[in-house]
Amino acid sequence: MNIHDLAKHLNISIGTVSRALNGRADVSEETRKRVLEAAKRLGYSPNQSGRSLRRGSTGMVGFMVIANRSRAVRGEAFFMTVFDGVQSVLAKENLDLVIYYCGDGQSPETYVQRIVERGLVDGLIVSQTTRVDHRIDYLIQQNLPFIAFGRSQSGGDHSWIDLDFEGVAEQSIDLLTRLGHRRIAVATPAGDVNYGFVYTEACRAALKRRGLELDDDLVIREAISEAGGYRVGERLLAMKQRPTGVVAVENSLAIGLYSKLKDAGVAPGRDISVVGFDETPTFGLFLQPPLTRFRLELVDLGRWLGTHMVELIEAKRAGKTIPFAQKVWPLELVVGASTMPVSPAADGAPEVVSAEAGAKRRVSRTARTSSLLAGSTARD
Amino acid sequence: MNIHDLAKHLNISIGTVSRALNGRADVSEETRKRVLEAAKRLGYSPNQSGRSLRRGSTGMVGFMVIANRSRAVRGEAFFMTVFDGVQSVLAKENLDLVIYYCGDGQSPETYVQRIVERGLVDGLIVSQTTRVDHRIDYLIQQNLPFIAFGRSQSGGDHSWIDLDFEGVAEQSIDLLTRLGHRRIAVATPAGDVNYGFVYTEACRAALKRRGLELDDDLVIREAISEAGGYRVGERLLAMKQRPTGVVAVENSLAIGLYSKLKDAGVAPGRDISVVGFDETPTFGLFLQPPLTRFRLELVDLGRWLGTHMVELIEAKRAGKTIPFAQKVWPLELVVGASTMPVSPAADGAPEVVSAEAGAKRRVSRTARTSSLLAGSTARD
DNA sequence: CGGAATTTCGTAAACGTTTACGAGATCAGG
DNA sequence: CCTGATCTCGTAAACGTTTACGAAATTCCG
Repeated sequence: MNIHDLAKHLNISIGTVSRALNGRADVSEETRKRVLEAAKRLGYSPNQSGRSLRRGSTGMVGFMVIANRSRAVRGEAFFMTVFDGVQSVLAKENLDLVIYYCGDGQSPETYVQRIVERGLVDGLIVSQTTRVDHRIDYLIQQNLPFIAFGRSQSGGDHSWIDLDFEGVAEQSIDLLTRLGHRRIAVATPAGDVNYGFVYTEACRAALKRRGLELDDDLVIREAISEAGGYRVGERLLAMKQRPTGVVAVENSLAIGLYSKLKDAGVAPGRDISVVGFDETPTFGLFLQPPLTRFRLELVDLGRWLGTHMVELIEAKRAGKTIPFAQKVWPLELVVGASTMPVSPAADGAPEVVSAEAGAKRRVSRTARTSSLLAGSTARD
Repeated sequence: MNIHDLAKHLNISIGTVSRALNGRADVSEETRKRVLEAAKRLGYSPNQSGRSLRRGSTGMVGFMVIANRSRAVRGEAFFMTVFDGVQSVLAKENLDLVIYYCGDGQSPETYVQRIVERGLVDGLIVSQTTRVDHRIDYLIQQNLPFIAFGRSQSGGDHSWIDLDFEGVAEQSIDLLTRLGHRRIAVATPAGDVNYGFVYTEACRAALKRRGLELDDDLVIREAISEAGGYRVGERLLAMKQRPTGVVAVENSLAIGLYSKLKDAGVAPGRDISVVGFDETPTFGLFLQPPLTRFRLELVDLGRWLGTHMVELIEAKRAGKTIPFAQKVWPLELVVGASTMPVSPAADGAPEVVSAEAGAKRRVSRTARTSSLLAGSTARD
């Protein structure tokens, strides 16, 4: 079933069929109706290969996620929620979102290269950026509309969006130091994941602003998983001089950490203060005591990606040049009961402290709310 | 940069270039080397639109996931792990895996229709099947190689793979009834997700085999999320005649359930026995007491999908017809401490029972191990 | 050395679209 | 009725490949 069949069936030329389907002006209203009706009835829609060959564009936007860094980087519904936001915007522009999944065996660089060279997409979103990320250099050079989800030290000017790790660090350290904590550990992903370093350095700077140092042995790098969080707990508890507070930059780290602490009879909040992440909405629910954590609106973030991607693609189509966008995405601090005033005997000896103090719920935001997008969309 | 440019640059014809790149025999070893070298140096790879237009096949396999059922049905780590397996097999056959994400606003039926009509893929995997699933009828009719991930009542003969919910039900009920439980609740997804019904009916049958009935009010259908699991707990505890055991067919359900139970001061295992799922490897780690649960090898499952998809595609290419495959995937029971002998006063009054009894670790399997695939691949 | 067999390559058609161009039909206005 | 404008449509080229076909060059073998 192709355009010739349809044309023959209607006794008109393929040119007219094409024009009718593509909504061009020079076709009578009557024939257009006939064509549309017949197309629907016979289940015809234009072959994508033929169309994009002729048009020179595919109408597809790629979103690349990486396997070995994926279960790593964030768990569960994180990306799917972002997809939702991207999709909702692209659909309005007749663009399709396709997800390219770079498997364990494949190199992200050659994977992105294949996608581009073979002309699979009109635009690409690359996630899970590393500090040096050759994908970015390559994409700049190729002049393909793209957005990096995550910052990187690579490449020149380009569009990116990233979470406000500096804001998170500042607020975390602010909260803990106000509660009297001075020896604070930082749990961060192992491997060359850019935000791990961003976050660590931001914590260091926040501490320095308060006259404190971040000892190197307090930077704990572990695989991003519940198991990794568990090991963070082990390393924490094994320290001669145990920290009184710890900040963890990812969901599963905090969960695994909780697990180890409880196994060891160390109560989060009472014995050691924990600040965590809650990038997917329903996750922190079950942790007891409730985790002090940062949450964010991932659907809106996805919408931002989609909106800017459309801008980039349309600009290129029109031959215009528009400024790249760089966006730092705000997170919201939700104070739970896992952060408490430091115990007087701050050497880590378990000592009971009022379990209620400091648990009054507070909320603040790491950055000004995005002006581009509508208000938050609470999920589930 | 297209094949003409490359040919001109090498002073040979485009036919030769194409043959060289596609590994055909009728090209001298020397020119092949020259072509490959030049292609790599100039960053040329064949345009996919042109290639698939001519070939009539795209070399892509689609994997469709659905938004509103996705966060619902299973988390992201679930699918990503499956992708890994599929990908690893497809890559060997020079096939690409692309993930189509059907967003919240889109209908899965029209989405799959578009994918097929526009000729985007050589084969398609559809997941999250419903009881009546028009996608399946449509795909059968279209004669496109496809596999359903999940059973359905729709459609005639076709290939599918599904988890062994019957085995899970049988083993769960067996375990609980051996421990003396007679009043057992079933927590299952709300909505028309096929496996919810399969599982419920399998539980009902397993109970019947032991002379027990499954009361309708003991079938608790809730959204598949931690919040849903929490509501399961609420409904459970609100019952006049509280069940002594509960089986939950999904990860997050068990997690939310635990949360509610603990909030209410009801100890899993001691006060109520819980059997859960652990479809993603690292999840159950942190639950205390350790959850009695079913686990499975998702990468291997993905490999099975990939392998069979390759068979289907190659058969179609060769014009042959091969039998469809139907596969029930085994799960492994891991007995934790959340299942205990029923308390003598089985009316739900919290009563202390030996916390160690019944906690000896056992492992068994719901079905014979797949003969097709190699042994398990433990994942962090 | 001559013919056949083999190796290597160029030519051109085909895949299914979109669109520039131009032609016929219709219409308005004088 | 004539001219020009407008509306509607058909024709054909082009997008970048792959591949059937045949031709030229080389090798083989008696």
